[in-house]
Amino acid sequence: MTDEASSQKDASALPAGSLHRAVILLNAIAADSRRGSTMTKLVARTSLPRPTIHRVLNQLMSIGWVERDETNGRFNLGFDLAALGYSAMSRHPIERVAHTELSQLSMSLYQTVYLGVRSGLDMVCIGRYDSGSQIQVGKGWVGMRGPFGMTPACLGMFACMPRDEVDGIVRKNLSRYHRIEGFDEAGYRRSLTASAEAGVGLYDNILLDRTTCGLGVAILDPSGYPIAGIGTVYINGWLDENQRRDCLERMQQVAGTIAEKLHATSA
Amino acid sequence: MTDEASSQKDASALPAGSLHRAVILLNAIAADSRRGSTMTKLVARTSLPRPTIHRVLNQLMSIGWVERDETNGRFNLGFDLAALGYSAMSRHPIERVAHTELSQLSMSLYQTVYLGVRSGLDMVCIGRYDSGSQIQVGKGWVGMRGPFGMTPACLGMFACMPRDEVDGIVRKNLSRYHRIEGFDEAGYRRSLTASAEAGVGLYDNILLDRTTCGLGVAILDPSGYPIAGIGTVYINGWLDENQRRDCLERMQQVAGTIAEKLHATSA
DNA sequence: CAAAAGCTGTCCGATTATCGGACAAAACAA
DNA sequence: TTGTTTTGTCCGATAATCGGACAGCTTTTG
Repeated sequence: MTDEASSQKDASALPAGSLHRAVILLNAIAADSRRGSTMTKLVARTSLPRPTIHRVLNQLMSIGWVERDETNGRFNLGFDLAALGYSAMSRHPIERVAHTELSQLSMSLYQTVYLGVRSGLDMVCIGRYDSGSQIQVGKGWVGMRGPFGMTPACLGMFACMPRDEVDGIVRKNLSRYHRIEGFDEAGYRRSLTASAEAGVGLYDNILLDRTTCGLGVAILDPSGYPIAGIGTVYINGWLDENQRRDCLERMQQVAGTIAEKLHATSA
Repeated sequence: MTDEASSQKDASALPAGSLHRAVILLNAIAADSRRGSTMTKLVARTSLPRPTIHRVLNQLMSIGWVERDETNGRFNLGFDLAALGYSAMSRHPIERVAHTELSQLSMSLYQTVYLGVRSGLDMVCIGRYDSGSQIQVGKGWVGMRGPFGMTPACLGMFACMPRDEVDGIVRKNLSRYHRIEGFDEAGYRRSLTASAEAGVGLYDNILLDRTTCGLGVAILDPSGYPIAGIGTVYINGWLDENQRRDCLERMQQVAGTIAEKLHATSA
């Protein structure tokens, strides 16, 4: 009851009007942005009545915020929503500011680097930077949306957030975590604790299939609250303890540089 | 009456519910994305009753789609809308696909190059590529939104659109054009005609203050309909007739390359 | 300083768009 | 063909929206 203090920014804050339904649907569609969503899937994911979904989707299509793939009838986020997003990005130019640094970081680490932000209970990947290496670990893409907390970048942000808030997010998302193949809750909580102590994200013991590890750090606003996360994934055993420490140090340095740039831009 | 045939994608297609108001407001705010909008300005721009605006803005703020600048009380597009935009962009990766080509084009032309798309009756700048040159002509920025038809890129797209559709857009936007300082309607229509004949955008005789000219070409989808426009601006007299033709040729070549890449990506 | 003007926040009854159960059509499978 | 699943539509009850009117607050003006 006290944990609702953290600004919630859910669609649940809205009265049950058309805008409310629209937001829920758009987020649900975004969670499937590469395949597109069938209507039945949206019913399952949102638990809204199907006629309502039908009606609202038609409205959203009429303004170009949602498009329908003619070939398979699936729904996707529309072009006009992307256009609106460009305008919104001009106020929140994290990716643009971070682009150069993260590209260089990726090159120098020989690892794929991700940039992610939090949106409510979701995480959204807003940048992916591939190293020159032939091997690319990880399967994220720009625009990918999923439950917040399941990537190294999220752990990096968690490590810089108040413990209460972390617990609140984890509790609300736990059922979504469990839908992920091979999720190991005990191991996840161990990683959370270890990350909180270290102040950086140590992604490990999370999926039962232990082939990859990850590291994450947060980009902080002037008040010390994380506004974005930088993450990277590597195959188990590729980095020894020293290399891992070195990698984290470099990531934190880059995060600091980006934070400074961001602050300078907005000021 | 027959010209409404072209898919309208306006908010006017919606019933007057909260979603309808929200779309109108978001577009209005986007039109001022660098300064932020005061509430009075939104009243003037949307001609919605102020209490309605107040209510809907509060709703939009509660989901993070709109933010309020604490220092001056102005409204801006919010972070979560940008996050949603990233997901939508993953389905419409024009900018990502075009980035390399347009950067190179800008370098080789020694001119600033813009990439824009149409969203309803608006144009949205989704890319700006500065040359190495010290002189940067033009004042557009990524995310800028304005009436469609007032930039070289728009003229390039107009030149590849059916005459009826062009006329419809121009007619509906004419009052917005006239609000622009120094707009010369007769000169504008001459440019429109010249562009239609040439098949490329020839931006000239548009503003009474004749210090700059512009060139534009369209990026076409497989059916030949423009999905984006490439534009550039230069100071009067910098290019002679031959240089201008050469510039246009290069731009069209780049547009073709981008179109192919886009087609390959979506297929 | 007082008054006026402008901007912003809130209330609440009438209106009206939404809501969603129920039915129908279409696509697909067996 | 028949059974099953997915999608499209109708329409009365309901509930959210709508927006005029009022009030607090800040800035400008005489």
